[in-house]
Amino acid sequence: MTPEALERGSKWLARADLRPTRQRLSLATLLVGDGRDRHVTAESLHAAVQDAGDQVSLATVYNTLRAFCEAGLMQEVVVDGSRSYFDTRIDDHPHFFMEEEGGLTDAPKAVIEIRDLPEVPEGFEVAKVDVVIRLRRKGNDAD
Amino acid sequence: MTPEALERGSKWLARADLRPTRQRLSLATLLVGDGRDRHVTAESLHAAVQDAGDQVSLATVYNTLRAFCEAGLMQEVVVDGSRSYFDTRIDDHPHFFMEEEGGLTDAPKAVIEIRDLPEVPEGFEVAKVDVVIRLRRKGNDAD
DNA sequence: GTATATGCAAACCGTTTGCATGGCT
DNA sequence: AGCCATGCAAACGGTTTGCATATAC
Repeated sequence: MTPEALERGSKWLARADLRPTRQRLSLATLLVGDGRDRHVTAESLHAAVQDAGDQVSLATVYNTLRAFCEAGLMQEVVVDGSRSYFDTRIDDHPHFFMEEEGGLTDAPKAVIEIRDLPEVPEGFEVAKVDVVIRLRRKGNDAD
Repeated sequence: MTPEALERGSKWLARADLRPTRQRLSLATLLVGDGRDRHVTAESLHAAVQDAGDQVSLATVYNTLRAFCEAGLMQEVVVDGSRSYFDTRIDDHPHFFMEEEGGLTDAPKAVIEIRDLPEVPEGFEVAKVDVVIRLRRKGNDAD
């Protein structure tokens, strides 16, 4: 955990007026420390924390991820009924999902063109458009 | 449950070589009896069965929905981390999802144009593209 | 000092499973 | 008769919560 990474994590928290506790700093640093976007599950982030030599309880990881989402620092991505994924990139963009290994990555935004959205049911408006491109290993003809 | 509805349900099961048990017929009839596409959760289908005056255990509803999916009669749609949705329409098409009331409906297919899918990670191919248009009530500026 | 964050373990809830019973062919 | 489907209740797994303790401000 370099000083710059810590600095990034710290500023990220400050931006959302979240108190920089040890646990939040640890998670924030892992999430945005190198400036790259990250996709995690509560479990994977918890494991990453341990690998980094820190200790944060799993419950706190869950609560903190939820707090980060509510603060607008992250967004939840629904790709799998049995796990929640969280993305540090918060704009509306498509995802690649590798079902077999549970991996989630950003897809190039230009790939998908949403022309317009007519016929939205009366009284409703579009909140968000989720695009998930499910991938499988080549040659895996199963399914 | 009209005779035609029962007939439809029955043929639907036969198409997948699934034994026409009382429970399966009941579920199949509710799902495809009127020829319209349907989106259900295990719970909602279980409730519908009871409303129709039949009795099918919740476990059987779960198992049967899974069997219908494996047989290619339905497909699962992932829109909500806490619930599984099942769709009788099995082609690749976008969905409208009303988060607040948990409602899921088909969106007109032409709405979204997927130009092409370059940059798919090495060794993978596209299995499926899920598009979920999340709707909110108009005027509900929250979030 | 006060409000808020954390940790633990227990609760939670949708879903799955083991096993005994019952039904389809 | 044999195999498969069903039902029940218990197990399961990811997530949330209640409450006591610790920390930021």
